[in-house]
Amino acid sequence: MGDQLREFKAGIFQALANPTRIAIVELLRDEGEVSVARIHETLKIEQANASQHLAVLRNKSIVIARKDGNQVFYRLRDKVLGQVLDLLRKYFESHLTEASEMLADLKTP
Amino acid sequence: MGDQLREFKAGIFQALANPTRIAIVELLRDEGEVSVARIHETLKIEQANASQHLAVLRNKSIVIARKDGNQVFYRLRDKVLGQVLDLLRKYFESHLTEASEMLADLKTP
DNA sequence: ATGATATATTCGAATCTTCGAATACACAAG
DNA sequence: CTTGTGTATTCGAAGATTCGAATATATCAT
Repeated sequence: MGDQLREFKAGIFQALANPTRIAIVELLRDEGEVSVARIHETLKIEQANASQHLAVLRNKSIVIARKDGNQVFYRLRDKVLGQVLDLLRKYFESHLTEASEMLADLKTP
Repeated sequence: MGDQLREFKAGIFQALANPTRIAIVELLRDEGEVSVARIHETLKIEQANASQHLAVLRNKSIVIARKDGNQVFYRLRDKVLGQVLDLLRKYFESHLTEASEMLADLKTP
């Protein structure tokens, strides 16, 4: 049971382990319900790519789709995930110095 | 700046997107400071594998190492990450029905 | 110094992820 | 039914991750 819970958590983290998907989740957190068109225009990514990322989030039930005629609107299933992102922002800020070093290291390989 | 923050978050999620690493983080959350030996014995993984996973967590500064003679003791750098795991456990429980369906689907490919 | 113990690193194969390109599907308008 | 618009899926290449095996390093004990 602990194992299954860890698999579950790892799956959620995996789904969030991508900057574009984080941007999607943040957009949904901030705007509520958003169409795919708005998502890929706002984030400046290909439509197909947006759909792929949304599929990942959908498969983990992080996100819920609602069809309205032609378009599909997505929303977060649970605001807990928005809270997780907020926690991480605080974490980032409270270790800002080291965090920015980390980022600098990332950018100079 | 929003971009960098998202990269940072994605990096953290990436590091946590693995059941073994989650088990390590939970062990550190529960026991405080733990040697590598205790980690790989408790989790029943190879010593080298434990070191590899610890390296991933170290590179993201999720974990801090302290050398004491022969051995190395690890601890969580910030309890925020324990809190994130707790949030996800609640999330899991509050959607238990669907979550267990998800797991069942995972197991029957 | 030698050997033993604890931890870390490197390597390679298998597997998974990511993106754009192409294509498919669903619905609406005419 | 045809055309257009919005969304989803499939495919393949490039890159990343994962594991165990082998090896390296560091420290302790003799």
